[in-house]
Amino acid sequence: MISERKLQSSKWAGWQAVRAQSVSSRIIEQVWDALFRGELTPGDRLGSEVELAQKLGVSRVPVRDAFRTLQALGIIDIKVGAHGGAFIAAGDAKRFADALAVQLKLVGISIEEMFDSQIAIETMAAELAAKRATEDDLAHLRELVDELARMSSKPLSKTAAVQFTQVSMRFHEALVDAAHNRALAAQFRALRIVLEPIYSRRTSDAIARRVVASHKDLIDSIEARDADRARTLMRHRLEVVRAHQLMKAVDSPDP
Amino acid sequence: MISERKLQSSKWAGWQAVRAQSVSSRIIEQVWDALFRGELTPGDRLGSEVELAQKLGVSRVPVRDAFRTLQALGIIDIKVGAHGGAFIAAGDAKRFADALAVQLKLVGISIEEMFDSQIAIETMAAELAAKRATEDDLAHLRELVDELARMSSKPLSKTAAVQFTQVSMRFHEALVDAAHNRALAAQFRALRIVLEPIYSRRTSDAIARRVVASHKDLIDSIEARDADRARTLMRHRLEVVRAHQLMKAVDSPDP
DNA sequence: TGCGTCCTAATTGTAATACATTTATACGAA
DNA sequence: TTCGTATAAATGTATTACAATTAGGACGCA
Repeated sequence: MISERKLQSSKWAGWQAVRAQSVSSRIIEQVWDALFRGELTPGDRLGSEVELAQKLGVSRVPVRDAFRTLQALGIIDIKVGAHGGAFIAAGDAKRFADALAVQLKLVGISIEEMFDSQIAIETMAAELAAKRATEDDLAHLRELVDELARMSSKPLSKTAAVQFTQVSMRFHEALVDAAHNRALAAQFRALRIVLEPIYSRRTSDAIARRVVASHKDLIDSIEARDADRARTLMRHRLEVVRAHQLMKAVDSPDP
Repeated sequence: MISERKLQSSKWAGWQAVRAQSVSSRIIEQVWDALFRGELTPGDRLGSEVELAQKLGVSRVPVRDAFRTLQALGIIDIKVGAHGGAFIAAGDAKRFADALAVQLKLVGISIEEMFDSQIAIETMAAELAAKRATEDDLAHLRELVDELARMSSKPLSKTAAVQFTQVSMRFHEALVDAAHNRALAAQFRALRIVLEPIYSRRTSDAIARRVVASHKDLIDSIEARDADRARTLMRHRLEVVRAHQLMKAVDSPDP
């Protein structure tokens, strides 16, 4: 998206003097670079369209164009009304999850690629969870597994089978959160958005029991702070899911 | 980004009649929905700003706003000149990488989180490379390692030390590409955008030799199709880098 | 006929102005 | 004090105009 970056060592001085290329792309580039140089942090005000236009000696149009682009990239929020204008946005995982969804739709990445990527993320998450999970994290995980165990103790009705899948997904989320790594969590959520429609909605009784057993083992290993075992268990679990999904097994279990 | 989606079962009929909210956001929503309903595929022409404006009974401005947003999202390409206008774009993994990088930057993720995430991605990439690397992939990797070996055979000058770091980064890129997984590749590039400014620019002689040895081992394991060993080697390598960087060792080696 | 050049029309990029709409803040009235 | 209202700042949209870019056809030349 943005390529050449000249030094311009000054902090806020490099903002006027927009030269070649298109004006709007220059503005975008400058904001982008300033963000990654750490000169801009969430909440900072860039100014209004008119302010920036005057400062750069251009009309509202290219500034507006740049604002729309930066807004779409999730870099700025735009507020209407008095004391409005462009502000550096706070991070929002959903934004790049959307971006991922778009690209996957356009490129047509294979399911297999997605699964392998998911395995990479979640096995590391399991390992880190074993190292860093707090008592609260563990309690939350146990709670979810108990709920799954209760559900699987009797034959699953149609609605219960759907609910089981959802709770199981919540378990995976909780586990990733227990790893206390927001980069992993962000990537996990992005992958999930794309993979979710692929996973089957309902879980069969037999698989449900396997899932519960597997999750219980996982919690045990985390509780024992056995990172290697946690990673291995998660890996095996996901390989099974992967195999099921890739042969289009309709009764596939837990995402 | 886009929320409510009403049915409007017709294919191209729902395009006029833009009502409440902001006009531009309605346009964005319609294109977004059409894309995910499969009514738009890469290469399709949306029309020019004027065409759409007339069709929707609005001015060029909101249509232009929508185009900028859709362009930033990677959904459309805009061509200038005769027979130009907006076209549904082909996918581009770099866009997702940019989006992820932005969010990681905005959320303010710690270096440690980034490293662990990188380890997750690259260890899986090494493993997959051992399974799926082609002869071309291996040749490319060998080429890069040979270059590194040549450079490290004599003491590194200041500029050579910088160059060594760059070539080493190219090696990591080549390895991820050899895994033939675009989802992993996109995530790798995203992390790299954020991590690159952190890594030291120059590599010391002692470390350079260690890096070359490590990379050679890695290639050997890939050539032997030993996925476990490839993963383990990559893991150890990155753990070393991680430790170096976290104690702010200025002579840190290869990203 | 074949090929290269120029021209033309379509289209985005930018400018300038105007007005409607939204919103934070200050001021004023009860 | 509290509530409402006026005001000003800012985006959203409309209109018109022109510069810059570009694809494709027309034209001319061999």
